Amino acid sequence: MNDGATAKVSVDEKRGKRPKSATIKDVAAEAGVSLQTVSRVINKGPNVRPAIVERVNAAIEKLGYVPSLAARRMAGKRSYLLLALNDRDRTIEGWRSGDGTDWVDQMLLGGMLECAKHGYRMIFELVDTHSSNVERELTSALGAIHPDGVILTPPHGDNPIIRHLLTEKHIPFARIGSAGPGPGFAIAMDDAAAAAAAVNHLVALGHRRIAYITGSDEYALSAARLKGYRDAMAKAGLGADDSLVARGDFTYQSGIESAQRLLALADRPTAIVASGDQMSLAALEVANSEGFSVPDDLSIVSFDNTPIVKFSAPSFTAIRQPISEMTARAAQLLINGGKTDRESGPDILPFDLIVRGSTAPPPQRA
Amino acid sequence: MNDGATAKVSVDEKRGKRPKSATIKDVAAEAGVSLQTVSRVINKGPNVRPAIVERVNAAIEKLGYVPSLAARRMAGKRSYLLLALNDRDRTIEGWRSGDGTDWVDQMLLGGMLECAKHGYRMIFELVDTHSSNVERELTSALGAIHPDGVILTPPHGDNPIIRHLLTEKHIPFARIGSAGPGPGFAIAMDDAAAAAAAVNHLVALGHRRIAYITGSDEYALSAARLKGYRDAMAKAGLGADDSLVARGDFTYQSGIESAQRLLALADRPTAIVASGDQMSLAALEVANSEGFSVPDDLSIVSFDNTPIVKFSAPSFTAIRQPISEMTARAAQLLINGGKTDRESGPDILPFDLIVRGSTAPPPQRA
DNA sequence: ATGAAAGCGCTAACAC
DNA sequence: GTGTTAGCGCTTTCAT
Repeated sequence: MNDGATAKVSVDEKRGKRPKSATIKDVAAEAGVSLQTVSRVINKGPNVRPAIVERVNAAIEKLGYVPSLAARRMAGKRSYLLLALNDRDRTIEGWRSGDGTDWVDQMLLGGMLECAKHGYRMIFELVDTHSSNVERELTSALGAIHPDGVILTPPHGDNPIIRHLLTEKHIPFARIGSAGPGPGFAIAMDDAAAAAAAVNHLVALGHRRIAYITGSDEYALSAARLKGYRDAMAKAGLGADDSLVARGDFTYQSGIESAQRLLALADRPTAIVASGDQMSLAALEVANSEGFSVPDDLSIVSFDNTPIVKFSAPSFTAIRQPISEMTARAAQLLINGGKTDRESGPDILPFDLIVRGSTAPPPQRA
Repeated sequence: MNDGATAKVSVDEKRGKRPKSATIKDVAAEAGVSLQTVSRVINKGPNVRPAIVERVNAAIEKLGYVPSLAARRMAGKRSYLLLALNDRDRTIEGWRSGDGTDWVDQMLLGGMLECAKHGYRMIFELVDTHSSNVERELTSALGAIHPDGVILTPPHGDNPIIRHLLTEKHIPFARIGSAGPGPGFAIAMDDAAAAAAAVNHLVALGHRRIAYITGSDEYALSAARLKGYRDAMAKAGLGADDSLVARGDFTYQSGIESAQRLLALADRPTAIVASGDQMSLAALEVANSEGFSVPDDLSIVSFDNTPIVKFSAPSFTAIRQPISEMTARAAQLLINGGKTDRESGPDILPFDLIVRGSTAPPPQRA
C-alpha cells in the first residue's frame, strides 16, 4: 500500500471514520512489534531491548500517540486520576460573591502541576459536607471517576463519613489541613504555631490586650489555632481572659459581630487576631466605622494571605498558609506511596507570617 | 444464596477482590434483566416498559450503582467530559502572585455547575498558547481525555493553531471572549459596548479628557474595546486624540508605564479607562504616588470586576464581565448542540457597569 | 525478551 | 420491548 495522506484518508473513509487519534495498535504496527511491547515501553516496564524501545518511541513520536486514560483505567488498576474535593456550599458561595478567597486557585496550582509531573490529572469536584447526601455524592464521584487517590480539603478531612467511606473502599486519600490522627495522609501546617506567631508578633510590638476571633468548630484546625493563641498568651504572661475570645465561623458577618463585641469591651483589646480573611476584613470595617484607626488604634492579623488582604487599606499582616505546597505534597504522596496510609503523624509544612500595614505598636494608654 | 453481608464478603473473597463499585452487570442481575435494558434505562433510551424502568432504578438505587465514565467513553461515542483550556503562563503567574484575578474561579463556577446539570464533568487544563508546543500539548490532552467538547478561553479562542486542530479533529469547541467569525461557538460579551459604557459614564460625569489603556493585541477583544472607546469618544464629540490611548498588555507593569505617560501629558486626562484590573490598580498607584487623588483629580474605570478592585481604596467602578455565564453557555452548547458548529454569529451575553468610588466629576479647571 | 489471549464496563449494532 | 453479540484501547495474565 502506498504512503501519505491519500492512503490514510482512504482508509479512514473506508472505515467511515473521522481522523481519530492513534491507538496503541497503530504504534505497534508502525514499529513492527506487538501491542504488549508498546505497552511495556509506555509503562517503562522491564524486558525490552533498548533498540526496540527506541523504535517504539519513534513510532509514538511520529504518530503523536497518547494513551487513552479511559482505556488504561479499564484494563489496569490505575486511572491516573486524582480527585480533589472541596466543600460545595462554601466554595460556590465564595465564587458567587467574589470574596477574593483563592483557596481553590492555590490548590489547583499545587495539585495540577504536581499531577502533571507524574502523568496524572487532577479532577476537581464539590461535595456538600453537611448534607445527608455526602455519602451518595462521594460514591457517585468515585464510581464515575475511579480515582487513584482523593485529596480532602477542610473540612472534609475531618468528616468521619467521608473518611470511613474512603477507608472502606481502600482508596488512598490525603487530608489537607487536618492534622489529627486517623486514616489517610495528614498534611497540614502548624496551626497552633501560626496562631502563636501572630500573638508573638503583636506582643513584640507591645500589645498586651490581644483578642482572637475563632473559626468554625467544624474545622479541626480552629481548635488548634485557638490553643496556639491561648498558649502563646499564657507564655507571654498575658493570662486567660476568655472575653478576648470571640466565636466566629470564617464568615464576614461573624467577623462583624465578633469585632463589635470585642471593641465594645470595657477593657478594649489593642489587637485582634482573626482566623480568616473575611473576618479580618470585617474587623477592619468595624474598627473604621467605630472611629478606630488601623493600625494606630487597633492592630489586626489575618490568618489568610488572600489577594484582598494584600490590597486592602491598610494591607494586612497575615499568616500565609502553604496551600499549594500542601496540595502538591498530597498529590505526590498519593501518586507515589498511594498504596499504604501511614499513621506516622501528620506532614507539617511551614507557614509564613507576612508583616504589612495592619499591625503597629499599641496606642499609648492614658 | 443467602442475603446480607456474609454472602457479599464471601463472594468478594472468593474472587480475591476488595469491595468494588457495582457494575451494570450487578444491576442487571439484581433487576433480573439484561445489561442492555439497564443501559437503556441509564441513558433514558426508548423501548423500556415503565415497570422495568422502575425495577432497574430500584436496583441501581439499592446497589448505589454509578456508570463508569471510562467504560462509557470506551464503548460509546461520548465521554461525558468537557475540556476547559486556559493559558498556562498567565494563569500560573496569576496564581503564584496571588493577583486576585478570579477568572478561573468564575469559569469553574459557570462550567462545572452547568456540566453537573447534564451529567458531565469539566476537566481543567493549562496550555501554553505561545510555545511551539501548543499542538503537542493539545493533542496530548485530547488523546488522553477524548472530551466531547472544548472550551477555549482568551486568548486561545483566537489562536489559529488551536482552532485548526480542533476543527480538523471534528471536536466541537466554544470560544469564550472571542467574538470574531470562525469555527466553533463564539461566546462573548459586547466588548465595544462595554468600553463605550465606561466612556459614557465618564462623559455623563462631565469628563472630556478620557484616556484609555489597551490590553494585549493577542486578545481579539482588545481591538473591540479600543474601537468601542474611540466610537464613544467620537460620538460624544471628544475627537480623536491618539495621545490619550496608551498601549498596555494587561500586566501591572504595563499599567504603571501607561499611566505614567498619560499623567505626564501636558493636557492631562481627568479620567482613565483601563482594560484590565491589574492596569487599573497600577493607574491608581501611579496617581497616588504623583499626588493625584482618585477620584477627585482622576477617575478610573476598570474592565475587570475582580475581588481586588472591590476591596481597594477607593473601590473601583468596573465593567463586570459575565465570565461564569459565558462558560455555562459554552458548556450548554457543547453538551446539547455539540455536533454542529454554527457560524451564525457570536452569542453575546450582557455585561454590567458597576459604579463605585473610583469615578466622580472631573476637577474644576482653572 | 517478546507475543497471544482474555477481559475491564460499557454501548452499538443487530436479532428476536 | 428486550436480549445477544461485538468490540472500544488498553493491561493483565500466561506462553513462548
